[in-house]
Amino acid sequence: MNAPPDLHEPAYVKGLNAPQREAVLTVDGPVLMLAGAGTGKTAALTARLAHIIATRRAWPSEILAVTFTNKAAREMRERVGRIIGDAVEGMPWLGTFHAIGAKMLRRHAELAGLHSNFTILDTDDQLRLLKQVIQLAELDEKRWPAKQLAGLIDQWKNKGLTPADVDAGESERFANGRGGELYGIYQDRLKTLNACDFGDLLLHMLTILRQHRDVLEQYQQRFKFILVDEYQDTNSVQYLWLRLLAQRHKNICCVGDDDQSIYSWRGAEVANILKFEKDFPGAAVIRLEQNYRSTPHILGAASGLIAQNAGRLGKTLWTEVDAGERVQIIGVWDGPEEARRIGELLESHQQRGGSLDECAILVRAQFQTRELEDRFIAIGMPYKIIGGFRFYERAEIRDALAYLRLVNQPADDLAFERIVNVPKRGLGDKAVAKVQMLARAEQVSLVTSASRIVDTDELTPQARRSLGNFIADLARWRELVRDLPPADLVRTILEESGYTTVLQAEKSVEAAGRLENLSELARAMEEYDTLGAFLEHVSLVMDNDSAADGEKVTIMTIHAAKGLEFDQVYLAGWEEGVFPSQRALDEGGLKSLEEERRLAYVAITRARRLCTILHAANRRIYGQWTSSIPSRFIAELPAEHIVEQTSLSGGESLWRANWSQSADPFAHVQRGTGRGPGWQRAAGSGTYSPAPQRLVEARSSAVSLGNKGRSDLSLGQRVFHQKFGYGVIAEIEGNKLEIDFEQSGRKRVIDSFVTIA
DNA sequence: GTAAGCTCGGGATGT
DNA sequence: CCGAGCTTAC
Repeated sequence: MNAPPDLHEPAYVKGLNAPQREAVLTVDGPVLMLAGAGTGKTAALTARLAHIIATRRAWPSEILAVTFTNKAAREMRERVGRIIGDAVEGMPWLGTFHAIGAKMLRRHAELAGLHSNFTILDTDDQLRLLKQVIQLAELDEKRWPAKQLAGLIDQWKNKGLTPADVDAGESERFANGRGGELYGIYQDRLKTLNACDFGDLLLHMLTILRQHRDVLEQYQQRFKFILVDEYQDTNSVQYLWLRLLAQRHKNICCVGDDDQSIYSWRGAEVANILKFEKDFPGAAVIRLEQNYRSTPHILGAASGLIAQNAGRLGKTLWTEVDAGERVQIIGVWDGPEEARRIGELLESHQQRGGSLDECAILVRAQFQTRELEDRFIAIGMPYKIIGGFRFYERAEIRDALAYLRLVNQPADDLAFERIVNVPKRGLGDKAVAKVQMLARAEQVSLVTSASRIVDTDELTPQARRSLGNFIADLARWRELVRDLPPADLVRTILEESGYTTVLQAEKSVEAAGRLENLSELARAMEEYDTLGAFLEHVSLVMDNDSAADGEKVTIMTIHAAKGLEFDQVYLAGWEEGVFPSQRALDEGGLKSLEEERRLAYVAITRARRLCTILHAANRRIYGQWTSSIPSRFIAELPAEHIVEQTSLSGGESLWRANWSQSADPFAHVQRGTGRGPGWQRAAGSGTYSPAPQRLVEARSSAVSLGNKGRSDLSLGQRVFHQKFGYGVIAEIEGNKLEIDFEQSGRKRVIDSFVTIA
């Protein structure tokens, strides 16, 4: 299909091939764009957006464009901006599913029982909350771990199930059938906390769209065009969402590649892409198959491999390039040798003047990075590992964010719990338990409860003073929110709370790194005008592009490499049990194996010029030496596209040899002890200075005024208090009592702490 | 409240 | 085998 050259064709279709043009110009009605790896999908996609806008089919604000990752969203915004200019600023509905979900939900929060300033919980908060739920249900946390429940709730939410939709069978999956009940309790707790987890951003919105016709119609009307990237990764809620929203105009364009569906374990349904034509009758299906990335041998190897999968929509990648190396297969003796070989190959690449930035080592599982790291440290090969600990997961960042959240939203109990005693201010378990007890008794937030309790004698004098200071600090910071830019606010808070002081006093490498991370956080906040905007960003955006100083080879998992490309790609550990993984082989059957194969396909197609696959005959797994056979995926690569090599010390004949595994044959191999760049930070220049003494006296807080007291208490009545024993009520002021205790004299306490004697 | 000792598990990850 | 997370002992 060679489109006749149109002299008046707009600039944005110049340089596109025929199918790409078709994908750009077919704007009315549903479109499924099947875009193979490296086929110029993003170019087609952005041109399509430009076309819709240029032909006045819709205003930028009438287009819904969703991606999965923030990175993809950012990229799209940038590239669309390059074509349509500032109009991209008027695209409020370009973003990730979750960002768009959050945006909609803030507008309709009350329909989900929330306020529009709700907090988005991170996984850590979610787990702590679930732990509480499990405890309150009097279940054994050991037997029923919060993590497992979190996983289940996540699955349910991905499927679009609210607690009411969880049937007995599903419920059976946790705590002998109490799964659904606990899910319900968790949702109630979230509501009282005015909080949401990630799944809720989509599920609440789906529920609202289903139950409120007016809201649904409003969005159906607005979104004249819908565009979805990486459609093969959508889960059920996302699918249901899109189907509802697209019902009116039916201008939905989904872009994806069924062969690159590698996230079923996280709820993605390949079926969504496979049944697109059924869901949207009359859909145009456009295939992008011309590859602009890899050599024919790399494409041939990848295509031959993926052809082994059944139930594909089917695409054949081709390229105009005709030169290139075959895919290299290297068999080695063991893991350490594999690392050594890769190191040597990288060194010779460098010697030929190549850059390490063009190289990547892709592994199936994170544990494989260990050996590579050890070796690279030993030979001084610069590397970076992608994944693992992320910025936002670090304790100090989460602490800082908890302070900000609490200032932003006083009802954020999880944030309160996190930092009430961080840095240590003598508010231990007993003090916090009192605050929690009161909060529960009076149905108020922990901050409110805390400010009430400091007006009484419930706590020990120093806990009382300390808590009073903390509450006063919070109130003061809250005053600053309006006047201070968020970056300055966080600096102030970290300083005044004593957080930085404590870290400075601790003269360790870790502490120096933490301080650095915190100033990085403050720096990142410079871009935001309001605290709310920053928190919204941070709860949705989890990535942290650390500055790239100097050339480095990249080590990462195949999953992390999806969407990326490198000149040279090294694929380590292609052995049965590693890749395909043992779990995939044991469970999940053919479906699992096919997903592993797709993963292998993704891995190979990351390479532009050179792809090298390695396998070892022996590998130490969990401290145990095990011999292994080459991955079946190697055998599935067409012979004409590969070349097999034998290493000096090992070789293909060796993996058949049945060696004694009793001794560690490589015990002498030197192994590095380093931990990677993150741990190699220069020692910080922390100077010692004691934490400033807070001298502000606890004062009555405004929050505690106007509380209704209990109606069952009256002057002169005899009551009992856990700590002070028996006494007689001498005065009543709202919910606060003055009591003359028999043992401890006159004290001020809150009524919910006493019982009638 | 911290440090040593013990148990358990060990796929991939983004929002 | 190694690390995380929790318990027990100071």
